[in-house]
Amino acid sequence: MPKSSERCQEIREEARSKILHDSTLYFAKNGFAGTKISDLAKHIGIGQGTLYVYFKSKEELFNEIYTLTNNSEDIKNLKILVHLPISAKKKIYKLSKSIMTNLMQDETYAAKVALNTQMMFEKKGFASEETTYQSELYQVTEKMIIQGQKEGSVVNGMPMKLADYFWGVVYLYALKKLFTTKYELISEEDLARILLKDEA
Amino acid sequence: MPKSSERCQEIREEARSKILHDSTLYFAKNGFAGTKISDLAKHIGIGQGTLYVYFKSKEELFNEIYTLTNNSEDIKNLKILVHLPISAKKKIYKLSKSIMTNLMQDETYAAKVALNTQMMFEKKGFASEETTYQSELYQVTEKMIIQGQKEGSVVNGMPMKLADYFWGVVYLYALKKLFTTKYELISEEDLARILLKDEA
Amino acid sequence: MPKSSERCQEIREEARSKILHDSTLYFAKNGFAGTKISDLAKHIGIGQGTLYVYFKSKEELFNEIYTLTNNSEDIKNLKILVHLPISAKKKIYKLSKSIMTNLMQDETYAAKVALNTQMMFEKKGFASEETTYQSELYQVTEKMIIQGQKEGSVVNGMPMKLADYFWGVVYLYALKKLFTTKYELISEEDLARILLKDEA
Amino acid sequence: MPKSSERCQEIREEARSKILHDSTLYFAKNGFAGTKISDLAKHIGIGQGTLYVYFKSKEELFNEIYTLTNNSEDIKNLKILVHLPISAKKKIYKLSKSIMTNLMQDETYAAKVALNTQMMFEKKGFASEETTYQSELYQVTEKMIIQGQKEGSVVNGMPMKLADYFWGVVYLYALKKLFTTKYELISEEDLARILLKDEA
DNA sequence: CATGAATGAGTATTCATTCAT
DNA sequence: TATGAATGAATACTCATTCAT
Repeated sequence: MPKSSERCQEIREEARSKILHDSTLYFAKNGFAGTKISDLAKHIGIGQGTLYVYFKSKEELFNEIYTLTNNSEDIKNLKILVHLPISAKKKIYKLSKSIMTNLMQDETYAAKVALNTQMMFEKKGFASEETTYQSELYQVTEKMIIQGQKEGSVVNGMPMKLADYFWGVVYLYALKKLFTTKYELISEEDLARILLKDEA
Repeated sequence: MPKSSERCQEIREEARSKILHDSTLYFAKNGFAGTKISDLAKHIGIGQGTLYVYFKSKEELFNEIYTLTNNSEDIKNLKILVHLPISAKKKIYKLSKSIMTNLMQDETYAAKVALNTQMMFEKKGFASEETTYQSELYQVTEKMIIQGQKEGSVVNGMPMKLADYFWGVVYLYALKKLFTTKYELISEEDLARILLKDEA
Repeated sequence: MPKSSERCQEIREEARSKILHDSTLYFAKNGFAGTKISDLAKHIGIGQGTLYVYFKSKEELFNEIYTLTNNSEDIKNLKILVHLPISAKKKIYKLSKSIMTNLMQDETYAAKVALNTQMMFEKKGFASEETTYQSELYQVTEKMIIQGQKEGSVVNGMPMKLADYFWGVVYLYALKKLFTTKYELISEEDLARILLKDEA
Repeated sequence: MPKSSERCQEIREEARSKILHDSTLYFAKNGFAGTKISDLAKHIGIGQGTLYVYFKSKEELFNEIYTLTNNSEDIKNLKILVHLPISAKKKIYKLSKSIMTNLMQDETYAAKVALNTQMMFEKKGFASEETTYQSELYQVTEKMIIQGQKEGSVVNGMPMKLADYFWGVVYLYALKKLFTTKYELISEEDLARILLKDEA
């Protein structure tokens, strides 16, 4: 009697994913307070009520989006990257290439970066403990930097501060991707050069 | 009556200033949509109604704040700076010093920088006309960069793109000033070095 | 097709009955406004949509339930009771016994009593016409009381007021049956004694 | 600068009281689920928003009403009554008189009785512990009954069951007061006679 | 027929703004 | 002028009903 049960579950999962995906961009562009459920639903192309079938509240939807930005493939790939038996310089080039490629091709990636960074600025302590995106991404980057400084390819300075700066710039260009069309993004080489010494 | 009339005006002006000053910080931290009049009034330490004695609406208050960030002393000083008969390198050092000093000492300055940059990202076209902070500041900075490139002290690249990047980093640390306490800001030298070639 | 047609009708009737039966209890406990279709369906053990296969709307379902409480066997039996050639005292004992037995054994009976009485309190005039449960039951009871007063077995007082009081008490214990487990119901003798004079 | 501070508090208290008072009747007549905030506000004669100045939610308002029905003067008076050095018969007459007088004159009193009794029937355990209205009122009444049975003026039976029945009848007439106009209430003598033996 | 996902009209709640004091 | 209580338009959320499968 049920509607085919498996297919049902499938449909639900698809709808849920679509909502999460489309909301990410919308929240990143408009902020939490600036996002009206009615507009969001229209933007996604569903009824207002449908949102509440899948999420208890605007806040739950937002939190889930935030959580997702941390569990994404990107992070996992980065974790793998840091453990590869290659030079820090190569790692940083790969990292920069990966970031800029994603940023160029995928607005949602930009949205995730923007949301994540903004979250680190929020008071309400979503990311209050050091167990979040910040630590994850920043620590992985810090390790690359430390390796690079040993290898002599990375500029001097406190590794964490450099990582912080590096990701700050990524945030900057994520915002540009989201909000402007005027300026082209910087090249992956320019991004990498933030950490790497100029080649003599 | 006539005697106290001036004093009255004075008091009005003071109250108005206080509201503008305190609101700047609050808007920068919470955004326009995220700012409730009730919270804002509490934060300033006045009644909700009082806000409406001085400003017609939330939007008017916000616009006024935005306008003020453009007419501030800082900008004027920068305009003067660009016309001084000194090397671009010195100008850039002075600019960086001025920015970082303000950023360190004055949260409201950070708030102004943040608001201004955010405004450039907004759709609503507050800054759509090229007569705004962006153009002003960016053009002044662009001129310095062009001068510096001629003098050989500034790195290569499109001047406007460099200016854009320079102010992007300033924005980044303005946000850090507003939202975190953890990381120290970068030094004025580090900021200047974004534009300047490393000294051999 | 023609062969299964009957069976089909039969199944339909069964399903319909189950919905009516289970809903009666649910409405009685939660009221019309307090009953959500989603909860009701879950309680019955069917899908929400299924309800609408059998009933046009929540209101139609409710009305049907209300109507059914009037056409039930109980009423018919009571109408027969009043015309039996026995003493009012015996009739009242039989009535009381019938009521209390039903009340004890059948929660749905309690639900019917509760719903009916509540309906008399509603403004919306379901029971506005005097062609309803109230009049039916009350008039039958009134007749018994009048007969009993003639026979000297029933206490003095306005017959309709006594009937009203009698059924009020039944309503009271219907509620207890529906909502509590603590107190035992009164005995059928106690119920009968509301109308009957104490035996000297 | 504040509006006169005391007067302000006063106004708030008055408004709050008015809302509580007027809502009691409305909730008693329509039930919690059947009460719309928009209608309730209209009925009270205030804006919808005003309700939320004084109460966080519909539920909080309802709970407060319920709490108030327990702390009312009536209960306190009854507690005093039970300790007076008079016969149980007199106490029961006084009790009945007090109840019926209130019921006749004050619809809000009827509303309180109705709400309280209904609450005892609710699942959600507002009154789950025996520390509520039920216990309070019922225990006081039980004591009178026990005293009366010793004195020989009160009918036989489990005292708590009798108290339960007595208040059930009060509930019944509270409902009549709230919802009908047809039948006059029973007299205070009739109410007292529920507990008292017929005088020989 | 039976289902439960989707929907929007309806309801609860918030918040910028007004206004009497 | 300064206030905060009052307000309703705007916004979040719910729920009876529909409909594709």
